Amino acid sequence: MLTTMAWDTEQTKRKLKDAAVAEFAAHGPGGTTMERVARRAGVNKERLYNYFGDKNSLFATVLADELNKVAAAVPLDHLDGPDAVADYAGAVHDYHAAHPELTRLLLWEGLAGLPRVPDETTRTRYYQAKVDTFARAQRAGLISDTLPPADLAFLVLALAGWWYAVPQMARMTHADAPGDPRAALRHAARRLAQPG
Amino acid sequence: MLTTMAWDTEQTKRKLKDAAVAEFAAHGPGGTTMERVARRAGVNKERLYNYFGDKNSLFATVLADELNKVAAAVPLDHLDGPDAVADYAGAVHDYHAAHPELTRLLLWEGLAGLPRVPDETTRTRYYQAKVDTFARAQRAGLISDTLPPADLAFLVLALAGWWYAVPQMARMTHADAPGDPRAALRHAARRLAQPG
DNA sequence: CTCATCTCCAACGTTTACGTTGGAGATGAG
DNA sequence: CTCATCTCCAACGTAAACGTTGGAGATGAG
Repeated sequence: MLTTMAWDTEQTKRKLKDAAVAEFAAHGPGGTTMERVARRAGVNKERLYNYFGDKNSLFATVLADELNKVAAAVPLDHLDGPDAVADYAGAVHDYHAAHPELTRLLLWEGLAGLPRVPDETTRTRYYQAKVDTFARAQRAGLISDTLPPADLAFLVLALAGWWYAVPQMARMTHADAPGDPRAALRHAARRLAQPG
Repeated sequence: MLTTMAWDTEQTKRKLKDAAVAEFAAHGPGGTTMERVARRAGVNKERLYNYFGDKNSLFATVLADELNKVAAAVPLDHLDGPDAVADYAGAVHDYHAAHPELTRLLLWEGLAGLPRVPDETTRTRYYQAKVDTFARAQRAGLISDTLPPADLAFLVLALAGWWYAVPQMARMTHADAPGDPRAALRHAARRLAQPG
């Protein structure tokens, strides 16, 4: 077995972080127990404290990791029209559909109600880059400029994220008609961006 | 004092429920302790169990109460055009702004990830009534019918609710420009409903 | 071979919350 | 006045999770 041939602390950390993502997404910071994280990872609980400190530090670490992943997976540096906005909304939705943990981590974080979140300045820059992309497209006349760019960017993310924020509401509003969330939010995003 | 003149079990229940709403909204079902609820209400902890059973029952009770309140406070039985949709979105936003507890309770509930929520059939009827209102307005040609009515209703609620779901994201996207959430979401809602 | 490092295991003391119970005082209907 | 009801208070036993510790086995660099 390769795993017995050598110490691989990176792999151990990775296994712990993967388990932590799953547990935190499922149960939140408050409902997650360090013991379950360790057990899920197949690693001893003591390793968690040794590598990541206490529970809050672990949560901050895994959330930062997941944010880096989505930043890399769903880039946005150019918008040439309403269809590009729809494409972006669709890509965000697809990422969330494939990785529902991220939205849930963000929701847990939001519910915690802290005045500032970890890495707030870095994350602010990240969001401001998105806002700037919308602003540039507006100045170029490629998309509607009747909404401030920050609002437009934020509301496009709302269209994509709300399904995962309140799945019970989605289930009840769509009780009679399953529908196609992806198509709906793409259409809505395009409408928000349509000039004229 | 009036309060010492007679037993008023309804007032005692009310005080406990009000305290429970505040605690559950702030800390969620998992993070809330029965002791703190009782202390905040100025009532003995034992009363909680006597009146409402265990913690899960208490949560279900207060959430049902809050849903009844919003249903009464923000009715929707007729839509005569895109401006009416904007008005509805604005009213939903105003209610959430005045009672942030409701969104938070719904988010905690959603994160719990139960296959069914308490009172699901009643609540489904409530949402379906909203969807029907959108559907009627579409059939009458008063608002756009390019989105299924369930999607349109759901996404309007998304525009109003996302601000409270991920306040940290709102803070970061709007770091450079405070803006006016209410005006933005009204504008967006009108756009989604605009025919043609 | 030696030794610093990585890891597991088992148990620790502490804290916190659950849901319950027994006893006692206050109230108002009959 | 009597008694069923409402309420407070203090403490209970149980369970769970926190973060830590001491001891011991495995690994591989030097």
